[in-house]
Amino acid sequence: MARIKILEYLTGTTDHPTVEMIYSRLLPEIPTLSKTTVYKTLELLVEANLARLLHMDENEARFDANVSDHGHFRCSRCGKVYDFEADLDSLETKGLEGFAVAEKNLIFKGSCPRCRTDRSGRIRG
Amino acid sequence: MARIKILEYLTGTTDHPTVEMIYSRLLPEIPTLSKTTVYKTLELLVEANLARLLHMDENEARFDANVSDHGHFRCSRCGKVYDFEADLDSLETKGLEGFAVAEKNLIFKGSCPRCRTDRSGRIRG
DNA sequence: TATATAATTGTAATGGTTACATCTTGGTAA
DNA sequence: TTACCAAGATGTAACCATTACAATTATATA
Repeated sequence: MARIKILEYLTGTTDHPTVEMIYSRLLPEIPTLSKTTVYKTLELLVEANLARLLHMDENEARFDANVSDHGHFRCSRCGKVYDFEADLDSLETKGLEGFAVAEKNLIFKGSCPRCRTDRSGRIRG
Repeated sequence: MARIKILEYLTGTTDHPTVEMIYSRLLPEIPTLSKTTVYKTLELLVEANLARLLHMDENEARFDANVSDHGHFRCSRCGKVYDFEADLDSLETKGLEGFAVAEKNLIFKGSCPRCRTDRSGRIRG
């Protein structure tokens, strides 16, 4: 039950939520939900390749149900994480001869359009 | 003193060491060294753009004195982190119109040449 | 219904990191 | 030299995301 709700929520958002976000979001719906369940479920989803685990430069992990290869942009001011497309297949690399690449991660940082024009936001690093 | 030794060690290695690695490596040389100093110094180095903070899919941060844009490959079996060259400037992206990109991070995962031919290694995720 | 297995929960421990107060070092001026 | 100040370094304790573990609840199958 919790398992299905978590997957549903994850596939229905592009927010790249943290465990805390998922937990507090689903708590009203599932009052018995525990954080341990959220952790455990996400671990299973990642193993089953139904979700991707993202380590941005934060102390909290994020999760993404979009399993296809794409880039992530994290706004240093508002902290929001955006998806973007990147042609990683045709990226030229040197020094990976003999390596077996299983997963590619592309992370950009900077300021998102909203924060670039908004001077009022607090800088969150 | 500690500050200089830490920077020297970092610039002289391609191991992408963790705080623990730096600490235990320099302890014989600086018996009074504390981990707090290592943390603090690395924070300063990153702010001064003399080092880069790397968040691989681990629970420990890694540090790299190579500040230029390049990719990082982490072997899922032995845990070692390798550098590789990648032409990030000519990478085609879509969906970043209006974004100000300040930093680019490219992280690959898989098996390194040594681990691919070595069946004895323990899998470390 | 009974029973086995999977799913969920709660508590406590783990471990990297940070806050904070203290102590030491190095340089500068009188 | 001595006094003094600021930067550098240290140690302890707190913080917090995550994990381990044991116990409880739900689900399915015979």
